[in-house]
Amino acid sequence: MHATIIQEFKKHIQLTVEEEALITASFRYKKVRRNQVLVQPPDIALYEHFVISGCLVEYYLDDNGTQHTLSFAPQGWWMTDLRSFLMKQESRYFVETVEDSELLIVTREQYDELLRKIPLLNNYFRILYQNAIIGQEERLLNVLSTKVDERYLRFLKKYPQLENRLPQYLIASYLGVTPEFFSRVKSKISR
Amino acid sequence: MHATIIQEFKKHIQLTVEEEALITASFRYKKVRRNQVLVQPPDIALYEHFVISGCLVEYYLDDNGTQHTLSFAPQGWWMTDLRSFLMKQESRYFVETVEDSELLIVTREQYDELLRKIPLLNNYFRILYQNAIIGQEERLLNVLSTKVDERYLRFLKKYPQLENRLPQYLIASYLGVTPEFFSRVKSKISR
DNA sequence: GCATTTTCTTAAACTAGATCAATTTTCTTT
DNA sequence: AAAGAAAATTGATCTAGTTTAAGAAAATGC
Repeated sequence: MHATIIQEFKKHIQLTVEEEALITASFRYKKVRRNQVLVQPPDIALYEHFVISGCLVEYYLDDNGTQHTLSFAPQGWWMTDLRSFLMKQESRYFVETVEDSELLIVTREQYDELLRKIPLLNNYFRILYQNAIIGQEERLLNVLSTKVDERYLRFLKKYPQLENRLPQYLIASYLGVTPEFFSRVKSKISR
Repeated sequence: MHATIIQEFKKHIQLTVEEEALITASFRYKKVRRNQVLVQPPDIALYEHFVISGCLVEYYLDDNGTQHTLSFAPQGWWMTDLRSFLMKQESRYFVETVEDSELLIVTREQYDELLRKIPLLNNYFRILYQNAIIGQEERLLNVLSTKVDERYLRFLKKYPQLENRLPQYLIASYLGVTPEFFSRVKSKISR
């Protein structure tokens, strides 16, 4: 059950058997069915979620009720409202399951304790966050510099697995356009 | 000269005198006048830059020759083409001075060695990158969910010092609009 | 201090994408 | 399998932001 997350850590750092046991003991397994809210603003995000299977989405709900998708977390990804989780401030972003999902979750206290007991984890998370920054820069740039049709094609290339698992309005929201306009873009592209 | 960067590290971690000396020895002081290119695609980004004074900008130049600003780095900030610096791949973003600037720079080898010799630095950089992610999420959200006038007002609030130090076309590029349109927005707001 | 380049402004025509509204298709639930 | 709800399509109209162009203002170099 915890094998995937141990594998994930081992991508970047080495772990002793004791450390693996400690990690296993700290992460709680949680099975959640689709469309469940995991973080609901303004509640404080209590957990960092690691996705074993399924998919999560993080989005902002603006004053008009429009949903703006920040990111998706398929298998092997982490997700939470990071600012809320780390600083124990009110969350601003929803986190939800878009499919039945299996998660490993950890509280802030457990997270701190793990970093204290296994200092190498700082190394793992440093690298994880570095990569997240690089990915985010690219995403921002896409929004700033390209039209929707181009953005959609890049999305398809980057997440070929996700295309058929996500409702279309969520992809539209991720690309930063209305479902109506996205529908037109798709039909134009397919012709 | 290296006092600022030591102070910066000490915001998040403790350092011994020896460690401070090691850091001082690893970062090279560099004075650069304005409008100098520090990273030029597709050259590999050789340094991570810490800004003592002045200001840097990171931007992407698209195929039409349009400049898309990803971020600014005033005093106390770090900047480089992170992907290029870390993975030794071809850079994609320009890094330039927008003012005469004083920098402390470190090569990839020195950076790795520092992290090896002072493991706590992993902790510092983990926190630094966490905060960068939180900031970037916010920026992405602004672009996705608000109109330019609103974005501009938020920019003013967030970087009151920068407003008068940057040419207007750079701010426009940061906000994701043309200089022409930005000029209109400004005059509309001031009335 | 004058000339040249760069930046900023204003205006008119244009386009990517939004909004509103109605219809069809697909997914859920029983 | 039927009914209801949610998601996707299509069309008409509207708007935020672009493009092109030309002139005015600032900044820079000599």
